[in-house]
Amino acid sequence: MTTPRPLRKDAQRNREQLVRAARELFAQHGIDVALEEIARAAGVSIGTLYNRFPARQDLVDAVFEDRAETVSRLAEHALSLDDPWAGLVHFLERVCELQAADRGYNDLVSRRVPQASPSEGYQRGYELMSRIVARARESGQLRADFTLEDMAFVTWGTTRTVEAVGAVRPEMWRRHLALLLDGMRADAAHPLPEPPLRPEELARAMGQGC
Amino acid sequence: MTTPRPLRKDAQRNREQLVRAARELFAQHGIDVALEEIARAAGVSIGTLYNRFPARQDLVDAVFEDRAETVSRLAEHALSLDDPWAGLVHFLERVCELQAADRGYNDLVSRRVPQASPSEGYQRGYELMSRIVARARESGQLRADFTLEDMAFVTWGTTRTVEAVGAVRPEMWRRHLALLLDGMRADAAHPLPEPPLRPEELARAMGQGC
DNA sequence: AAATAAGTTGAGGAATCCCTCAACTACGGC
DNA sequence: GCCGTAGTTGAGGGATTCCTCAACTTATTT
Repeated sequence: MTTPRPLRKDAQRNREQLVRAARELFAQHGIDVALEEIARAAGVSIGTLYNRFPARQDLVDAVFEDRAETVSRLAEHALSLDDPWAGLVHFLERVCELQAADRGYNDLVSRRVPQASPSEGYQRGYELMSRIVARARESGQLRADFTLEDMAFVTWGTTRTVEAVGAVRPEMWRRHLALLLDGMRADAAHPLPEPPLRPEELARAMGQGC
Repeated sequence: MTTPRPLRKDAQRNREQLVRAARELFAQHGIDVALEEIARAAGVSIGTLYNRFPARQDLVDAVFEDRAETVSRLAEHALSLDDPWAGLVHFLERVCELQAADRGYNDLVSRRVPQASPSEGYQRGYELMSRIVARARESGQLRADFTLEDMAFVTWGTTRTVEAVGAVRPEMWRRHLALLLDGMRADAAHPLPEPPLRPEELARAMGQGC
């Protein structure tokens, strides 16, 4: 473990400005904004940005640092609900709301996993999601052949819907989600044609990027 | 109507080579391949490409010229099946197969409508799709609140799944589609939270691109 | 086979974006 | 207040892609 010496006061402030600017521009224009634009919006030179965040991913990580925890909190709340199905639905709606409100987060989720190395935060999030799914399945409300990895379908689908018609109908993803949810109910289940994604396959696919 | 003078023989051959090369590169690397790369693959200079296809969209149109007709044929076949639900399912599976097999087509469908002006081919395709949906709805198999515009959810969803895990599990979209189909069945229907997209909204959203 | 029009070529200008680095500035310990 | 060092700056080199155009080549017509 190396000691992370504290930043100088001005450097600290610049860092905060950069993250703030990046958060706003990511949310507005997606995760591929030009870095120079972010530096400009932060009132700082491009050199400073590179000084603080050597790779683009470092900046992305900083901007979405708290998201893993947010998702974990949502998951915990979902688990606190009495009805397992209601918990699952509630969780998915909340996560999709996050994506719909932030184009950058939308890009992030649909393209690659934030940290390639399974950070604690995400580890924990996955564990909680796993419980949400298992609980809904065991209650007999979620179809028996639905796995944690199938949750990605929800994310991928609504994500694209937000991209496509978010400008004209920001809430349209709710309709898409509702259709999917109806297909996830146990009493709607017809045999699925393809085995579920194995965890390592999902990780590989997301690690590779789109 | 202006008379479209025929191309010189060599120009005609070059044009064909360009379309051939573009088709292959689009399918392999998506619709954003560098034009110079296409010219190189066609054994032709970049100037010739621009001579023949002044805008990128012109080349895209040429490559996917026949797709509208292909889709119409699929739709007709679907309508020729006795069971309306089977027709709908068969149609969606076939269209998704096209998308899964061709990254360029995938991009095209998920990003914008090929010709902004409603060409005859697409007009016809939409009309047939409309019949497929109506027929399945009236037979009582497709849920009553499902509209033609909702078909876009299928396309958007499976499209993203192909992008995300196509490399590692090329057929995974079938699972995604099957889940959606289970949600589209009349007996799975729970009230949907958002009114369907109006035709003009869909057109606007797709015309604008992503 | 000459003339003419049609078509081709590819270097290069313009626009972006990425990233570096040598010179400069200012914070903070003394 | 001085000074060492952490931090900042922004011009500029490198890539990539788009697109143009004046010089050149080739098909076609007569």
